Amino acid sequence: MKQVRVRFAPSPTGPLHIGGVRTALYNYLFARKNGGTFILRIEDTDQARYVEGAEEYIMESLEWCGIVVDEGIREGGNFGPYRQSDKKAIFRQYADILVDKGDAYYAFDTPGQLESLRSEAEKAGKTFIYNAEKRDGMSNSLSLPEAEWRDKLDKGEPYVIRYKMPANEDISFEDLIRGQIVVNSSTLDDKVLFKSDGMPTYHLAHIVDDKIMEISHVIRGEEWLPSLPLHIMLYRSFGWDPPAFAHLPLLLKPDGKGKLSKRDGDKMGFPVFPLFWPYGDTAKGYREDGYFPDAFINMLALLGWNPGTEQEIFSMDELINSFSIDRVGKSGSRFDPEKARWFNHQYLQHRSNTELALEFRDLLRTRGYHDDIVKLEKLVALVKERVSFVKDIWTQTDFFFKAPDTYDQDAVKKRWKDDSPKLLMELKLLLTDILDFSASSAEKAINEWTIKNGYNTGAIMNAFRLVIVGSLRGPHLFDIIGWIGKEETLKRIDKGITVLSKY
RNA sequence: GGUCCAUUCGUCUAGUGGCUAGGACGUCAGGUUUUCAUCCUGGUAACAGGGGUUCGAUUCCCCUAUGGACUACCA
Repeated sequence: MKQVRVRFAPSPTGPLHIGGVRTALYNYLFARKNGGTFILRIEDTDQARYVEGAEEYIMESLEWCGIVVDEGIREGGNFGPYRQSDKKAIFRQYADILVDKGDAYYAFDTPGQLESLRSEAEKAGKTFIYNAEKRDGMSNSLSLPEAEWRDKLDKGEPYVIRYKMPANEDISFEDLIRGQIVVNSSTLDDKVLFKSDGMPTYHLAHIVDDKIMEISHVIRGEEWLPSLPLHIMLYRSFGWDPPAFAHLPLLLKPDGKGKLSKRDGDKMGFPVFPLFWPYGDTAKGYREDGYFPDAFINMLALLGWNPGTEQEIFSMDELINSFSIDRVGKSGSRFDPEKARWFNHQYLQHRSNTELALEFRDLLRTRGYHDDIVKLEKLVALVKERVSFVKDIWTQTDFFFKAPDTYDQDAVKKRWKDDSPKLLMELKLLLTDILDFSASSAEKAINEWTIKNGYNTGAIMNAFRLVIVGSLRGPHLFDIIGWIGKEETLKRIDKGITVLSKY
């Protein structure tokens, strides 16, 4: 196989959708697996849709995901410029080559004229197609006398350059994922290659750019499949060998049907973008929602691809190692937020307590609590396995930092008995006398005390938990009191007895 | 409407003519946990339908249905 060079080529029109991230990921995995080069190219040939900040967002997103760009705007490279608007003149030259060859032509029809032809056709239940059948009736350098269209050109009338699609020809091509596909050119139209604003359209620009950049494999979304016949024809007209193509299946919304969109995320409460999008109509991101980038990537990689083994957890290196295009599925995948959560849980379990404690400390600070990192590490160890996100640590440990101000009613009803105050008073005296107030010594002392007096362990422990936590939840109770310390424990017993005895 | 693509448990998927159709998430049940969660064990659940081809089809072919993408001087 020739030198592998692949590109991810988004247009900077807004935040990068996770479908786009997956396309980038598969390109990246393919490049790394085959010792190739991963290129980031910005396709900004639509000046009207350009959005400030989108380029940076794209680069930052890839960086967060751990997708390393080899050639691009920031990285440089020998095949630049990597932003298409910086190559306007070059694209124009290639459009001219096609016109000179007779495979493309100038067209002067205005957008308004085309629009009315389309709506007329629609009224008649048909579709207007600018093709071999229709182009003679339109205003272009094929239908008009040469003197006339040259005159238009000289006078500076706006025009576009269209591809001259053959009238009736079977175009056959191969997709790495879908196999052979044949389309007849009669169903295709004379696509605009070069716009009146001096910019190429996607169709022309990406063909030329892929050629200049020596792209070996085009791995892109399924939405491009219908225009692949045109692209194949362009390669033919230029006399170039086309690269290999792989069209990735779409990412579908979790419920119902259709392509995953920003609206689905808003509606169902999960992000559709990797990072928070801070401009205009803002959108939340996986990073800010507390997902780990490696968990996010792991989840995304398995949406539409699988290695054929039963392995679920993959590091980026493992993904690179096992990736291959022919194990990419053909059908669209529905995105499942629940599974994304599960992946994060798995990854959190493998994070070190120190790392988690550091992250949790920042979060704690925003709530006005402080503790040294060693103590927080101990706390993290106590609740780690019950959480999926760092932010969950707080909801599992809030009572470590503050005494309960309310007591769960159902729990009180079930566990607060008439003799609870008396038992807890006894317990308090017992704890007061313990010098080494650690989880283990407190546990030992209390166990001996209950056995000696023949008390019901369950009744005591549940009432005890109630005054310490405020409800029936949380880690091993002795770990809790060991962490909050003797003084706080005694205070909470007092408070609990006072408040709950009034019930 | 036209063109193209797709179709295995609720979801992600394995499977390439002969299997009790496997795994993961979810869900349900039991166990562990003197609480809750975690965790462990087990269960539930699928080849869209109809024709072929074949000794035999989830697997190959055709049709239907359903879903999706595209159908701009957007990418």
